[in-house]
Amino acid sequence: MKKVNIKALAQELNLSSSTISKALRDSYEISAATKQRVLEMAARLQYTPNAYASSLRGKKSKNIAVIIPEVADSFFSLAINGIEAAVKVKGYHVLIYLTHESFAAESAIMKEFYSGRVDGVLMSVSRETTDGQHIRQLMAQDIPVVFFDRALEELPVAKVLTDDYHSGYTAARHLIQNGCRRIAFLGMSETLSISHHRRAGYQHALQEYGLAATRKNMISCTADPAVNYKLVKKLLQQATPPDGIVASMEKLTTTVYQVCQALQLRMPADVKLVCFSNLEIATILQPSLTTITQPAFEMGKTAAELLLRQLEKKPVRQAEAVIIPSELVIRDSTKKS
Amino acid sequence: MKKVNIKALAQELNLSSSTISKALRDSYEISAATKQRVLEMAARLQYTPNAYASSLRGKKSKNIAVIIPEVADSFFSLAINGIEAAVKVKGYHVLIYLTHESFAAESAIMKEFYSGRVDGVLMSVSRETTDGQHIRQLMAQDIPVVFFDRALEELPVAKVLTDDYHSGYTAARHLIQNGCRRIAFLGMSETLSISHHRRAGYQHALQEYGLAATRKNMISCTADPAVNYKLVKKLLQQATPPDGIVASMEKLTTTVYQVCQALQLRMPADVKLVCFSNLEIATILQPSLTTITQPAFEMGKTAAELLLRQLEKKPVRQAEAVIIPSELVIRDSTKKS
DNA sequence: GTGAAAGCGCTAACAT
DNA sequence: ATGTTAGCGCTTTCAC
Repeated sequence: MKKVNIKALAQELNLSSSTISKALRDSYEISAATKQRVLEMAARLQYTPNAYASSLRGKKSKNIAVIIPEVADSFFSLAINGIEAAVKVKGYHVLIYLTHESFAAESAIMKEFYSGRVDGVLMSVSRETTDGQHIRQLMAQDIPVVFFDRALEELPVAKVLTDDYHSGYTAARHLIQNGCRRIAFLGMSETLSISHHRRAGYQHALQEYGLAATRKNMISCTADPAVNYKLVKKLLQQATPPDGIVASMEKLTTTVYQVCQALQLRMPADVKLVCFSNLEIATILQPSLTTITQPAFEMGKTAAELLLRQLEKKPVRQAEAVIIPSELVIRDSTKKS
Repeated sequence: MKKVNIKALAQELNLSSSTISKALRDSYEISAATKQRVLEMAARLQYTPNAYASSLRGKKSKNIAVIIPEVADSFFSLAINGIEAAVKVKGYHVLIYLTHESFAAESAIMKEFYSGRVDGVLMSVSRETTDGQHIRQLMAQDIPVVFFDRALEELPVAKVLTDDYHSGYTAARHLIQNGCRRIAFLGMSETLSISHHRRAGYQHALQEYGLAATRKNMISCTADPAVNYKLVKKLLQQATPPDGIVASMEKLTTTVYQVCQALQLRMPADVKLVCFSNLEIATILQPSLTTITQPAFEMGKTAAELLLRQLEKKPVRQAEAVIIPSELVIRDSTKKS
């Protein structure tokens, strides 16, 4: 099929390419009649503007990047839904990049963006990321970055977060109120701000109720399920094992249930569990799982909207942080005995 | 920050831009010494080629599109992992588009690609898609398309599928061998080839064992969980309800477990269940769920590799279909009573 | 209201 | 081995 570009339209209509271009962009300089003709011809010949030519000219690609640790995770996949919803109404396109929790991968990905392939970046940092040099450098190229969920707090960048501290607090308090006295916390890497905050909230709740938060009861999990399994098993095999668990990662749900089965621990009688999770199947687990459910879709959507506003050069208070609350959904895994 | 392009490098080194360009692309025309100097200067000034300029020039964007019905689905998110793995080693970028199972959305998305934004397309069609006009048109623009999982069979396009017919057969036979006599099938839209094949395989198994596949026991599910719940409930409230179920969609797992709980049906004693699913938590359900597990990662990876080969103009037998088998993973939901 | 011309950054054909 | 030139398709002054 012959490629139809502005020049082709111009020839067909005996007009100049600049007239065509202006007509297509609905310029006030062009008469209504001509616009009409141009639009009709464009439709008839199925003209589609070449994305690269306009990008090269105008220095904007209408592409945004989404950098996340992982797609196979209900939080991130829901967040992508939100991002996509916000972005498509403005005609932007979404590029997905996975870090697999590697800082090296994250830096490498962001280096690619110097080429101008994307106009802005939405990201959730990897668990290894503690330094923001790679992000700063990108911003120095006038490519705005917005964090969602996992942020590098010291950077002066817009962030969309949930109330991690409060959620950790709420989860722990809920367990305490339902009778738990020895409550464990399963975290991710301590360097990750969200994990840190959740744990701080948890510790606050314990303290408030005069309970001890012992080293032994605070685990930092790994990326390897087998290792996590051993860690959790050891935790629950202590002489006086915990009677409640706050798990700050969705991936740990499976692990905890498996260990309980293996050790013949009854939930919620022997041990109660609250998990940070967006899993739809929480309801059908036995017992059904009490969760801290994050507003994944809204967080993605809001982050995207914030980024788009920056791209449209609307005045955005730099470094604003939007907090969207999570929700404690009480089910049977924390039922009072 | 000043933007450093080829011209800037040329000035800095007192060379012409074409020499720079050639040196960067390691052309045989350029002396080793010059290459050296250029590379060093490029590194020092942090030169990054402008992606649009090369795309405009070379008519290739190094972008590929992935069109899927949904991300929040373990099959598709794992497939994306596979795609990403295959694509990043070749320096390609991944654009994600969601159809939300809408044919209109799917067509609209593909229209966008006339702009040359992507070099090729990987797709799983929506459940509404029966006509391939939009895909044909895109291919007419020399943008290759590869299907994975959900294909439009009549199109002469490379496809990466799993053995749906055989899996449906295997699932049903497994139920029969474990004592089921009245086996229901929960399908998606009948227009979807994969659903159709799975059901055909199921019917074949029943026939082989002299069992009836009644209309009442074959349900076509919807996109609305509430509706599905009612359909499944009705199915299981029949006078002589099924004693086995083959569910061809991951989303139905939750529904079936919920209905069983509500109706106080014991699994596997009263009814046994096999589900097409990649859910990691299948193991911790009560009872643990027997699944047909699809090779999601491999399918994504293979499809991407097929596409890349076409983009590199390697000779590809057009319209080849690669079949990667699924696996029956036997757990407790089908245990013999 | 319309058109001519320059240029975004890069590359490839064609000199030298 | 290096340089000159033209052009990918589009937009934007600036002229008419």
